[in-house]
Amino acid sequence: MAKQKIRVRYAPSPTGHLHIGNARTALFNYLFARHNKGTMVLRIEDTDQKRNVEGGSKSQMENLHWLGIDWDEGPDKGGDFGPYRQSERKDIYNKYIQQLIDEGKAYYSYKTEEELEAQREEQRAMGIAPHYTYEYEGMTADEIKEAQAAAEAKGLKPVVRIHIPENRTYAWEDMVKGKVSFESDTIGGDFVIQKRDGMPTYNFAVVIDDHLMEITHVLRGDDHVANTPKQLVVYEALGWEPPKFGHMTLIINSETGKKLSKRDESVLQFIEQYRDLGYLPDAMFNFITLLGWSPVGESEIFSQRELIKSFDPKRLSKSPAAFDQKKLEWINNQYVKKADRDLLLDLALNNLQEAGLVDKEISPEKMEWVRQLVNIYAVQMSYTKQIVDIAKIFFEEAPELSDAEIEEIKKDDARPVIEEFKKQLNAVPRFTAVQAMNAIQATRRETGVKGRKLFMPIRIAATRSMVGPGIGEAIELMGKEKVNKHIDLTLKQLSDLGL
RNA sequence: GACCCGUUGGUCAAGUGGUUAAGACACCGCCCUUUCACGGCGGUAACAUGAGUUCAAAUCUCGUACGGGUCACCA
Repeated sequence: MAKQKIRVRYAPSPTGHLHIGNARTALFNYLFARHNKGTMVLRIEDTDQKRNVEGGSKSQMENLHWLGIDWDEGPDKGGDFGPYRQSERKDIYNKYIQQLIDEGKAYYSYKTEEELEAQREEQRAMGIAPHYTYEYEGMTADEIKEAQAAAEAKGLKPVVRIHIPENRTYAWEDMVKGKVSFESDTIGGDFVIQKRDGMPTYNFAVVIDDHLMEITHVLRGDDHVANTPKQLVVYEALGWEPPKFGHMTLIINSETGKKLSKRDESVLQFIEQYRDLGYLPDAMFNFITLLGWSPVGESEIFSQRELIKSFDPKRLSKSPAAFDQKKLEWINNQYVKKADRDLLLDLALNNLQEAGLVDKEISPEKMEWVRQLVNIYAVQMSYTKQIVDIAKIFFEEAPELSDAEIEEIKKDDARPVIEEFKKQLNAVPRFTAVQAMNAIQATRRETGVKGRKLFMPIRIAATRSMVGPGIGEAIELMGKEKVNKHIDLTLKQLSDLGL
């Protein structure tokens, strides 16, 4: 038997920017599709008019593309199963809703939201699960018609609810969780499939679309587990075969242990924010893959190609994935070190300009200077915007010394070393990295001081920091005037300390 | 409250009945570099808990504790 062609989908609602959790859902679906040479569908779930955000779907698509995710069918690409926006599929949904009503599997409900809320409140107070109870209980067909006519006469508009069969077990073999099952009486009662505004609800539309679009596997977040039995009810009512489901665990904040909430500001959660900080798309792709999934070997750095090749949903984790900012930084640094230097320059220059450290209009000389700056800091940047902080000694007039730095220059040999170095450096024909190192050699010969005791005072006096790039490069890039100023300032500080 | 799910080092995370219980991040040490960083090597450190099944349990079963998710005319 020929293997069925795999079709998966990523179905965001356009309520805002691309969230890290949604990006992960998209990513795993993408990996699954590409690994199996299947089809990736992008569908926009915009059935809630109130929540749709202007430009939301465009922003989502842009950020997906930035991450390196593409799709074969979607609102922007077309395909044989369109339209790919739920708001344009109303006629399709209505047809099936009507069918269910005609077959007696769905019905008009006139309960108002206020009534239902009051009922739920009461149930909660009694300690039982809030649920809808059938409003026409015990009534004959004629009585139901009468009740409905009466409601209509009062000007009430109905929603459509689907009947949930009694005493049934809805179970499925979940791709990540294994067997999961729900009893039909725990689903929450007959649920709405068509809202008062005529739009279908999520749990209904998703079934119609997945079926009609011939989706074979649904990989989504754990928060959909409780929706699955509802969807199975719809599949059953329509006589359709459900796809395979896989529910990925949520991403939690490792600090709080809670689900990443959009209101939690201790973690940046939108792809765009990382993009702005100068994170690299391949690194983000790599990192997100490790959120709730683990590769076979020992390495954790993978190209997109390798990930497509090795992706296996069996390795999706059952316990929640913690978002580890430190690890992200480490991974990104791995990519930064290998990144094309022109690309890094672009990103870092932008970060420096945004921070007001470099003019928007930039001369070729200054550009070259920034290029050098980026080069010498590339190995230690986690992301390019970091350069704004770690290279600040290059932009400040007279950087302050920390306590630890002052301790260093208070040590015995510091002052003579600094003075000798100043002499040697200014005797040098050209103020280059090589010559700076030569001046340090000469200082060592003259003073007899070596190692850390030689380098640290020089580093601090010249750059006003005990950390930084290679000292030769730092001095060359900082320039003669500034280095001399720094040294004089440092010497004066020592004098003030009576040393 | 009900229903679903989870719990391995400081943090992430492999591991599906017999392992010296991987690896990564962080941390510490050593090496490299006459400094800083990068890199290399090494180290500390873990199966939530109580029963049960079994010759044998991190792995299977049940209870407890803790954590999470869901209970909409949102998706």
